[in-house]
Amino acid sequence: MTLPHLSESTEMYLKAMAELGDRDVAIARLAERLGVTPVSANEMMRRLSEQGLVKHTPYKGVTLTKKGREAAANVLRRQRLWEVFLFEHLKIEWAKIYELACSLEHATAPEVTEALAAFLGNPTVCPRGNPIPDEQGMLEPLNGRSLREAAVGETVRVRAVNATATDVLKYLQEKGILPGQTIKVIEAAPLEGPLTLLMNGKEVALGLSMAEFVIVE
Amino acid sequence: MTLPHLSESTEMYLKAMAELGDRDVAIARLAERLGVTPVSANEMMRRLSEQGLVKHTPYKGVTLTKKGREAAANVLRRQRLWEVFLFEHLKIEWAKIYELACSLEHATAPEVTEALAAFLGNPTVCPRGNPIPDEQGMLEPLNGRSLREAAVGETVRVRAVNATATDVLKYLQEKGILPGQTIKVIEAAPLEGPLTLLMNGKEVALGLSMAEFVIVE
DNA sequence: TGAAATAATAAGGTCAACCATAAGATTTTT
DNA sequence: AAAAATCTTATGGTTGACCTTATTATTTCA
Repeated sequence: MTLPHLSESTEMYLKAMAELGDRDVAIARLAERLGVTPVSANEMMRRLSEQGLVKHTPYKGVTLTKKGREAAANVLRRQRLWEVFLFEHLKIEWAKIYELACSLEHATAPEVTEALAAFLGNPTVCPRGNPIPDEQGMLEPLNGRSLREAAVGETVRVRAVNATATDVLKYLQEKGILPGQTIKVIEAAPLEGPLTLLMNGKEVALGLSMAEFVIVE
Repeated sequence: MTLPHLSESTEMYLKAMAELGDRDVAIARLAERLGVTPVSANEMMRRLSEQGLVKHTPYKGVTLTKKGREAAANVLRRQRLWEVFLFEHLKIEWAKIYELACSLEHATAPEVTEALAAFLGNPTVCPRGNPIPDEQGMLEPLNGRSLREAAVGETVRVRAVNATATDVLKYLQEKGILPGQTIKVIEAAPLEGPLTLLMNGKEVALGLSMAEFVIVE
């Protein structure tokens, strides 16, 4: 059941795919997210297909196979458990935990993962609000739409933030857009313009690309 | 003051040198410890000299420079802090913590190191009894001789175990040779033969190469 | 002191994961 | 349907950390 050992790079690709949702992902999107050239991502996808972790349909995109999905869930589990630890116990700034947990995640043996989960009390969500897959690799999907799709006048509650870039997280943190926050959408500027939100009695503007990262209910 | 970022491999070499003591180390010994060929270790030493981390005197050995010693202390700090966490909080088996902490250590940002130290209550020794360097890279030397040098009839107390290989640690763990243990040397077999030890009323045999790893006072 | 052991260097090779540039294939848009 | 955009594949290159096989230098020891 234990996988042969995936390289750090492989884990990053799998994780990125899982984070982008369980559907065909354009290789260019992956490349962008991982900060590599599309050519490199393509090469990597070839390697991952050979290992049976992904399926590539040319000109369509890549999807995780069952094996790949399990491996990705495992990576996500480690990532998010470390996020909980860094945030809850080490008191590290919310916006930084993703990046710091990411490094640790690749260095975490199964034994440590499970001991950590137990230590943390088997949490089911990370501080960004994303579900933590269980030991078997089951990941309950995060249902909810993005803040971007909320209608003007609607009041929603932030369930999760699925951004991963530290600067994006920092920006959202500064605006106070964190899981649990209640938000009323009071205006959506035309021409793909920013939203105006009412939070704790204050008005806050937020661009659509940022709003995309905010999962609400 | 922050170093440019050392590769995992570099960190392993520096750590090995620090663990072998602050004196000229034969490159062959290093190679052995790290499980690489002497030629590879030689190449690596050339690279590290170029970076000013070590000084190589041909046919004499290598020593850490001031810069190298600081970097090594930093690695050791991370390593040993993680050992404390894995042992005290995650309840991981003593013999395994070195190896598991080793992976984590390379993935630990300074920010995490310091937050971890605070979380752990700024411990000064790891579960193997080795001192934890402070944030400034000061490492109080572990004074004490090895059990190998103890005289027959002497009663000593285990201060530290400076082995790193999991199988060696496992062996010592099984024999009950852990920091704090009181040991009476009741016999030393001739021809570099094993020691016979009296521990908690029981007799235990221990080879000299193992005894070498046990630092006593 | 001369042979044996050990240490160092040289030369050439592998592997994973990246890169750039360029050419071909397919899809999308006009 | 043609042009534009996007995606894929091919080729060749880099880097770090390894490897093997030799050769040469030095030290140790009989």
